[in-house]
Amino acid sequence: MKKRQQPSSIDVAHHAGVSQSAVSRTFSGRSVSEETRRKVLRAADELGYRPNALLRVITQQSNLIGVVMGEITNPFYPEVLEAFLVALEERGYRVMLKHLNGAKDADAAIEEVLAYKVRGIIVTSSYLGPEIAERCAKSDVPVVLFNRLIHGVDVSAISCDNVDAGRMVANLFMDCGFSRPAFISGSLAASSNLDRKKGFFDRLAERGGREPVVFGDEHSYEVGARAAADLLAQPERPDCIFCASDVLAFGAMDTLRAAGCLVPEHVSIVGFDDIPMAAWGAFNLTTLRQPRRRMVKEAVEILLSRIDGSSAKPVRLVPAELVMRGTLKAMA
Amino acid sequence: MKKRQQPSSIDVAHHAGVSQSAVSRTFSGRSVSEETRRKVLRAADELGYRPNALLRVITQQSNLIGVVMGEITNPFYPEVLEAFLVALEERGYRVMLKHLNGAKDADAAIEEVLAYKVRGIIVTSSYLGPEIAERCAKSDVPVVLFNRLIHGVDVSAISCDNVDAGRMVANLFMDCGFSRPAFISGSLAASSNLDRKKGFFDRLAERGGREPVVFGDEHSYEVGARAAADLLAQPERPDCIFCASDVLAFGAMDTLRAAGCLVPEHVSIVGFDDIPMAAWGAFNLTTLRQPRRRMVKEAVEILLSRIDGSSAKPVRLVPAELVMRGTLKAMA
DNA sequence: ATGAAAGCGCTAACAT
DNA sequence: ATGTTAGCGCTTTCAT
Repeated sequence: MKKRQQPSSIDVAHHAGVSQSAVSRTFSGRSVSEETRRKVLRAADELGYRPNALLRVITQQSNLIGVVMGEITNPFYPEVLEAFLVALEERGYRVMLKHLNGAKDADAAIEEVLAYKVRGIIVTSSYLGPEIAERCAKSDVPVVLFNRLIHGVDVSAISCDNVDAGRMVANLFMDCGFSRPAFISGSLAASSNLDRKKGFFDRLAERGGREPVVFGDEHSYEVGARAAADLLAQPERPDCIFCASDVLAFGAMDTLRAAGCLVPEHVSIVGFDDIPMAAWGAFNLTTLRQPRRRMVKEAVEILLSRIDGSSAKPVRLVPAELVMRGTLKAMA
Repeated sequence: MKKRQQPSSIDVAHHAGVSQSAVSRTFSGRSVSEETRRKVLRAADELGYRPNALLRVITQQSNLIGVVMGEITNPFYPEVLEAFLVALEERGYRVMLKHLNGAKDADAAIEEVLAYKVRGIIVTSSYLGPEIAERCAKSDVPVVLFNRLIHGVDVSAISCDNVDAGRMVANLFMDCGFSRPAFISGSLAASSNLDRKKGFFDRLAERGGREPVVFGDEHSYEVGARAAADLLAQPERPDCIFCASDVLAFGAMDTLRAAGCLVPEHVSIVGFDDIPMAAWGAFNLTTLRQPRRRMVKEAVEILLSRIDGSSAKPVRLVPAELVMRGTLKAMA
């Protein structure tokens, strides 16, 4: 005799000799006599009963949040994911995590998550096309874009002020008196990279700097390494490199150093993100910190306020912070 | 006039002028005339209807898998998490991700996940007490432990063969003729670290080596750095260090190098995990690879076979693989 | 405080 | 092929 099936509240009711509603009330913490509660809990324990949390989706509202995330293995994102999990769980939400492979299945992923009647969605993929954003905007469930701006579409978003950050780096390089800038980029399909590039290039131009050479296409160590190799092959070596992410910078630094090109003596490097590794002795990277705790906090706030009925769809920009470390040659 | 509420299949049925079952059939892909299907899809589109995937938990079985994960920010785990997501989603499951803060709330986390009627659970926290494992064993929903062995409890588990890996390192050190071994450990509350230590110590003893000094208590860069500092303060410096994880090794290496102690000239280092960063130029770390794709694959296989009714609760050990890189001084 | 009964959105079994 | 009906496990009236 095997008792596979999970017991229902009715089973518990019978076992305890009370009504099914008594069981329900006991577990939803409403008025029951101590007597009844005892009987119910005892029966539940004996039967191994556990109320089905998913069914709240029928009578009440779901407490699921969909988190759609690409680039999980870019060290910036585990930090972000953890922060989201903590913040969301703290407030009684549970997360359904959906992995994204580049932009291709983003559309399907959103649909998928919506099918589970999530209460809200957070999308952290940088590679989101406007069609998908459009779908998010149309959806009746609130969506917040993390680190992805889509202009002209009515979606909430939170992002670091990438344009301004790019400008900060340009100013820094000009102030240091550098004259041969380079930019190692992430994918220009992502607004974040485009914006960093834009701020960097524009400010450089404004201040009479030269237009940087640019390499790279994705946030990875390997791409950074290859870009640096390409840079070394140029007729004229750069004296300063702005990398659109810390991982890119690590790859570049390792390649440069292996080639005998000293950082920061021969070339200065500035990264982006300030992932924990940037502070490590092996890199000691000057970088622009994305205030991720704060960004996550605000993303969650926006999402929850939308869930609570607010119809505002704010787009919030938080400033990056320059973190000075050892990869920038002191000014002359 | 706002139309907040999400439409139900009944709404669609009315709108399309068909029965509710026609709607259900259309979306569950069963026999409907082309005519009906068209009408239904059209109505659904107009109303923005989407079948509620959660309700399958009532009539059928849930397709949710709970993934309970600690240490998300230890770079080993994002890789693992991604692999789990891909493998599980590929097979039609969705994942509910629960974050764990050390061991303290592991119990509650499992309970929580169980409340969502997940079909199975994967636990990747190394810090699992036997009581919780006991609860997993008792639960009617299959649980697979990843990288955590609990002896004497009837739970499925998959882990790298840590004892053997420890032995491999001991052999390596002895073969190289080293005589002053050290061990930088992760938390000894985790079976993985205990086992690595055991294999290392035992084999060293068997081959007449000296008992290693040991420092450390958690897989983080900072702990590795501190342990190395402690090691340097010892009257006699070690000539070889086995670090229970790559991040520990990175911290140790940076500290040693900063103190002028050359790796591998003065001291050889072996890490554990083979996370991508271990291959980076800055570290080029000799390490023991945990074959994570394979481990994930097997974990998923075990879980799914249990879901499919198998009552076997296998404990599988997969061998670690030595990856030789530059932090081991060539043998004399 | 408790039980009976209705209903949530869907699938499945039963009719036609 | 389609509509009708009966549940699934719960929460919520509504009585008592």
